[in-house]
Amino acid sequence: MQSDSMRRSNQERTDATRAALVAAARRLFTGAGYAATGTPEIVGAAGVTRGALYHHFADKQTLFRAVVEQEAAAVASEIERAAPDATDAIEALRVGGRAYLEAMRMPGRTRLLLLDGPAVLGRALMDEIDARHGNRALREGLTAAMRAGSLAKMPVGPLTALLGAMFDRAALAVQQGEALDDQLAVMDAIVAGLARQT
Amino acid sequence: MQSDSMRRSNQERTDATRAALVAAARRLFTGAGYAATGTPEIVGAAGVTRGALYHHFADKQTLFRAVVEQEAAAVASEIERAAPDATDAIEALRVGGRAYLEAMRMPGRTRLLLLDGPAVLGRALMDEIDARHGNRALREGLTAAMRAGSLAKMPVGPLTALLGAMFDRAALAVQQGEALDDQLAVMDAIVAGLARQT
DNA sequence: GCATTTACATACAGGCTGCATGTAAATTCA
DNA sequence: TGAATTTACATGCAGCCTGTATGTAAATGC
Repeated sequence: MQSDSMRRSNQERTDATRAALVAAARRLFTGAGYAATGTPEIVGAAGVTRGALYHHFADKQTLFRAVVEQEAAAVASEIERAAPDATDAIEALRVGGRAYLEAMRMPGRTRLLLLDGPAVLGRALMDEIDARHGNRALREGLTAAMRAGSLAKMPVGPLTALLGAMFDRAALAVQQGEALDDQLAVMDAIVAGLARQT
Repeated sequence: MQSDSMRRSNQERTDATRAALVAAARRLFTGAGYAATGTPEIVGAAGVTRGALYHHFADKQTLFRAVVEQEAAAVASEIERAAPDATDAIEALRVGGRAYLEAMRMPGRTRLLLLDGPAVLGRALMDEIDARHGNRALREGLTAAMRAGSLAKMPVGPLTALLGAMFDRAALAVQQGEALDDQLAVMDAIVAGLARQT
């Protein structure tokens, strides 16, 4: 009878509970920050108990990691949607950079990914996450530009990290009320400087 | 009698207790991080009680702020000691940058100033602290270079923030085992690129 | 159809933060 | 110079939070 409405496989239950927890945690972490958000509040918002949380996640930090991972993937997807991979390499960097700053305007994202993330998970883990999502496009763009000869040759790893750090800082500045275009103008000047010394 | 050894003015007592607390907190915060360090541990290392801590500081966060302030001032002083203000502007930037990276090798400083600081105190407060200590020399150097015509003209505020972010990220990379000179090489290329487009 | 595993709910222990209260020493003031 | 007041702490308490241990019902494997 109600086997359709009541009966749920373990896989479905797990997926639903985990999704509810991550969604609630995302809302609270982006709103108040990691330290100010307690697990009782999270499970309350998700409509489950703390038992469910600690069954699916090792600890609060692991749940946070899942949220960061999801949000980093979302940012990367927004960038790729806006990036026309057809244009020339330098232009692609500019377009991708703007798309990144736009994506980071989503409330709380800078706090989650740029402040709490590194402090809670550490730089090494954030680097690994970034390499899979955020900075991946940047790295590929830089490699392509260098191969095309439109960018001076230098170690790609450090360059990606340093340019990525500038974009992060620009996103934080925009968050604090600075004009997005002012940040982009300086960024463009720096990239142009690198392009000039082929 | 023992009025010399026992008798202490309130000013002296306050100074001694505050200094002991800040010193102990600095050691523990740089070693284990802000979240993993409890106030009982801090006061134990300082040889006082929690009552003394909460008499002199509003809360744990305010004590942390005092530590950050002290450490930022120490970094700035190390840079100024190494910076020969006589040389030309671009060269001063290079020398100052290297001095910054060297100063940030002190164990735990990157964690305190670049990870925990922004997360605990927020970017706005860290910006204000940086403006008084760390980034002040950088800003002045950039302004001088632009006035001397050896650097393309652009808004100094954003440029300082973005270049400062790159230096911070380089310091973190060095902390993670990357070669200091590799980071400096990329930084130099970027500064050189800016210098070229006068 | 039974044994085992999974997905939770509930209860508990330990630790930590901030505050309230108490006390002795230092400072102020008459 | 002696009393009143303020300062510099020490101690104890209340509330909250995290992680874990234990119990239970549903799902899965055999």
